[in-house]
Amino acid sequence: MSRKASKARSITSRDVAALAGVSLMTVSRTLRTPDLVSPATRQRVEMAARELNYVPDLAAGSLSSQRSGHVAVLLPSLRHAGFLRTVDGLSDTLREHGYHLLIGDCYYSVEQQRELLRMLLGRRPEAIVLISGLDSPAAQELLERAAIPVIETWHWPDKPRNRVVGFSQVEVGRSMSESLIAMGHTRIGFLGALGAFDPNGEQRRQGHLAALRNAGLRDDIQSSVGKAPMAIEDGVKGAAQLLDRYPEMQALACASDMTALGVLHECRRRAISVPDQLAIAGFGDFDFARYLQPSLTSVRLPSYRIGQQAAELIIATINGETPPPPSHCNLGFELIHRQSTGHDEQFEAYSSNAPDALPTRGVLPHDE
Amino acid sequence: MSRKASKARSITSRDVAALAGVSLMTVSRTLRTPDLVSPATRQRVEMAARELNYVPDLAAGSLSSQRSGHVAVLLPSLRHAGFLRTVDGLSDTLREHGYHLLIGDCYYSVEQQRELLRMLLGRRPEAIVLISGLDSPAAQELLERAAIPVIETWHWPDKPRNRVVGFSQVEVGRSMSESLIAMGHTRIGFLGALGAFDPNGEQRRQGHLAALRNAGLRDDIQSSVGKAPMAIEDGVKGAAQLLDRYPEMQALACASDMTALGVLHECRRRAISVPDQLAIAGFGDFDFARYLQPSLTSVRLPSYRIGQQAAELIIATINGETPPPPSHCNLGFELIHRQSTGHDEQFEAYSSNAPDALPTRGVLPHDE
DNA sequence: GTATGCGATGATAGCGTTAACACCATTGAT
DNA sequence: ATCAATGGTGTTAACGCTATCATCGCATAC
Repeated sequence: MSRKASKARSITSRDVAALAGVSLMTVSRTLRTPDLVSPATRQRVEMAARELNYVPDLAAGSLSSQRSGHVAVLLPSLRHAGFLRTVDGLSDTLREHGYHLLIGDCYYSVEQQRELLRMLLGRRPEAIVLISGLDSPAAQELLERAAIPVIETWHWPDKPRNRVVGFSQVEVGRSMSESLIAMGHTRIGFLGALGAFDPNGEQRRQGHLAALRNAGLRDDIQSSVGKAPMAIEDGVKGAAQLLDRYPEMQALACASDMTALGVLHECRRRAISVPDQLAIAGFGDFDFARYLQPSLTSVRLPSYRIGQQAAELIIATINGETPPPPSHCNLGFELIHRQSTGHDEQFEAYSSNAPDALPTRGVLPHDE
Repeated sequence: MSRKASKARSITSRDVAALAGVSLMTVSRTLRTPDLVSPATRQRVEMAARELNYVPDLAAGSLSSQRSGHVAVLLPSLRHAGFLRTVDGLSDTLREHGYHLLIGDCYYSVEQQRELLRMLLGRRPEAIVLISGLDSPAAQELLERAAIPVIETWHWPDKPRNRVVGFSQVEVGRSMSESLIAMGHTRIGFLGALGAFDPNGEQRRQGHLAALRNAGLRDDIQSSVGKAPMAIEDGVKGAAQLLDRYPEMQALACASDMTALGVLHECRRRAISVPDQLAIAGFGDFDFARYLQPSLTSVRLPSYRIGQQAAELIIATINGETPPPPSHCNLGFELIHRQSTGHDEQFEAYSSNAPDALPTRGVLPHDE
């Protein structure tokens, strides 16, 4: 029953120094730059540290060294599977280089975004990654004053302020609809969060519209239900709306696989056969897409790679290896054709660096 | 083209103080305890702060005040939808009370868990939440020495070391299988990550086995494929194995909805009808579960509430309102019966505080 | 008019760490 | 023998903030 009820002050390097019989600095050196310490002393300090279960106070370290050792990421939602993978890519790569990731999830709210940004900057990150753009001018200004490297991802602005890693949202929208047109469909709809706050979805819609106009097809079949991130139920409602209003619709491009799943559901309820009566395409190639009945045509995104690439750029910048000119880093994407548009599984890769090159085609490798 | 190329030192409270013509302390007070500052001064300081885009250095603040203002959470995977919701619950509730959440994702790796814990403790969190247990004794010791409140979630140990928030994993496994037995099935299998590292899954399996034994049924139909977190493909492979080996199997309880989806897929491939030839149950009630074909029987968990509740306990503890005796906080769970076990959608709630009470039954509210 | 209290502000001393430099042996070169 | 170079260690002064106490008016009480 030995319970130390004392308000335990935590162990500091001073305690370790005392136990090892050395100075504070030697403790710090042993942990940070062991090579500068003689083997004998080093061992003594290490033992003392282990003995006391010493955990250095990182805040104090950051303050003193003026290097926080972390990178912040600001994103609209962790629920979004793609963003989550980007976070994984960031986290993994940064960890390898000794950096830690601070995650700021602003739940698709502009106000929270600004406040969260302040909080993140308060931790003095050495760089910041934006997933999907920064929306308030106030936030923009905060970021500029912070004077740290900024990498934008997922968002694909025409003229980038900072370095950008991702893929062209417009091109995704365009190529998917071109693909549907090539299948012979002429009355093609789009289901996304139209009015709502989702610049990426809007860009894909623009691509979609461009494809229809280029082919001289009508472009009025759209619906806006819900807001980003689109949930399954939004797909159900959107599908209901579109099917009521445009019974002639032959194909439908959706804002995400979630939405598409809702559409599939509604089609089943109405006994509308997919893909015979309606072809359906999603976006994001979620885990479940290929296992649905029918399996879902979608767009596979380089989500993890985006994070990895962003982290690599950051490390390079911090190490001063790269000049920081704003630039696009296009990682491309793949259309995955499946049963919901009447195909066996096969992909069509829109590569990164050759926007005008013909897409590569092939059968999907069975190990995803 | 005015570019400040200078290695910009960031704005400190000193700069704000100078601009506002007051002392450092007044700046600090204005931001932290505005009531103690006269309205005139306050306004002057606030204007100066805004003018300079001042963002206080939180590390310095923490160091000085000895209160970091954050809480850490250590979890096995952010990919797990339930854990993610718990994180949301934590984050939301803590934010309301002015705390921030540090997320540590250890990817189901014991080594990473220990290292990550060190790193988190290095930021001197005022409390720590464990999602799904702590696995190495070294980590246990670190935690004890840290002398901060610890809340365990999801994990449901028999004799808790700390406060625990969640639900009984054993009971989930037991009641699901009892439910399958009540439907008349006698040859019931279990598909989870058996050998692998997943104490929660193991507890559910124990509950499942208990149910079978109580009913005098055989309990040998199991398979272990993959490891936590179980992916869809693991479900496919596991189903293949079980169907080959136990063609007489009538019902199958799965480790997660992901796994169950894989099983559904394999059944479709083999033209095995669900639920007529095989009843299938998942775990977690993922978003897609009710929209599958057939819709998937599953277990709905209080994922968000777990986070919320844990955060509330933490706040209370920090404020010294509650004595910290180890205790269980059981939030219960619900069985959601759907087509994959031959039902229309309806639920069966296993409530929190009355383990022996009969479960509540009803029709699922259409708004989830 | 002195005492008392209070509201507003400032001065000072840390918080736990590391950067920078100082110091002291020891070594090797001359 | 003398000097410089070197490796190992300690000393000091920050880093940017806040806790604490001191100070200074000014109002109210007797």
